[in-house]
Amino acid sequence: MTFLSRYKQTILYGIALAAIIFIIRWFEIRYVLADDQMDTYIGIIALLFTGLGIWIAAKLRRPKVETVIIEKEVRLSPSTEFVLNEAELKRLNLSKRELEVLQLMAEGLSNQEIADKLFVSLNTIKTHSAQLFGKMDVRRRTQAVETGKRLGLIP
Amino acid sequence: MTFLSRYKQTILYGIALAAIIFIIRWFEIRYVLADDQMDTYIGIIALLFTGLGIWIAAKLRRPKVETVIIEKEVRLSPSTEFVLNEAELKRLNLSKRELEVLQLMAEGLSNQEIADKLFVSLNTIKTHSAQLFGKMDVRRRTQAVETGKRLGLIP
DNA sequence: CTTAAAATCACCCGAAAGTATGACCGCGAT
DNA sequence: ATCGCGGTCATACTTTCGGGTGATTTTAAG
Repeated sequence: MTFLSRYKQTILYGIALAAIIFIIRWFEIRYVLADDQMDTYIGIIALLFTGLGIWIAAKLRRPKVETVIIEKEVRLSPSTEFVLNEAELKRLNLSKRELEVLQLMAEGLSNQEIADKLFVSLNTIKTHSAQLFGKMDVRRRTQAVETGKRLGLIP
Repeated sequence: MTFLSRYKQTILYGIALAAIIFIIRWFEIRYVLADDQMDTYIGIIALLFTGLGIWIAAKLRRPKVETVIIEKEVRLSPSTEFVLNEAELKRLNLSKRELEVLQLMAEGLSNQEIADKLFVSLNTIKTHSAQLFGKMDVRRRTQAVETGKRLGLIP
């Protein structure tokens, strides 16, 4: 079993070669005596072996690998430190608590998780977020986060 | 100029074929009269065309392209353009559509708005986002956005 | 041609988010 | 003192999200 599978390809090649040689011989016997058929014979041989070459190449060649190297710039973690945009904060008139809620929202926390983290009730967070959305003129937390980042309210 | 570069390969093949035919003719003239040289002649032809086949196969096969991403650490200025982290994208195995949905999520759009923007149904967006959350191992869109930004998948 | 992955859409259900409204407390400014 | 505001909480209701499942079609790869 192991032998067969290991040398399967080699055996196949062997058989194929034997077959081709047989075919050549057969053609030779039939046509070699008539000299005017020579060109046809040569043509067939040529075609046959061109095909064999293609087949061998396709089977044997390890796939050509073209390596494309892309140099990518990667941010260093502490490269840009965040500076809060106090002007915007003042303009929007956000309270401390509201900003706090916004920051936690930006970290991907749910209202319940924010409530737990700040030791207040879920409804309180809902109230805060509603206030927040009103002041920022958005209607979804994802929008609030986007706007907050754009305005420099959160990192 | 355009013509030459466009058909370079074809022209090369043509020249090569012509050369081979010439060589065959040459051999033919020299050896065809002596019948006992026949086998040698056939052998040479066979070899020649096997080589041609291999050459054609090697030329014709389209190379497999392997992309290697080299991460280069670079300290960048505050106003930096976004570079997608393809390594992470590949690691997470996100599809084009999934990444697209993630980007729109990050802009604060609702599923319905994303659906409208991409001209597909709400359900499709839900499916995409569910796939997305699974691959990113998160359970909320805000988390997905946060993680996406952290990993450099979105600006 | 066949298989696998991606993309599309649907339906259901429960959870989370968001809206609206009202209430209570504490604290500083008028 | 009282008025306004920030912070807290609640109830009730609507909308959006997210999970689960299944199906069809399109596209890519072998």
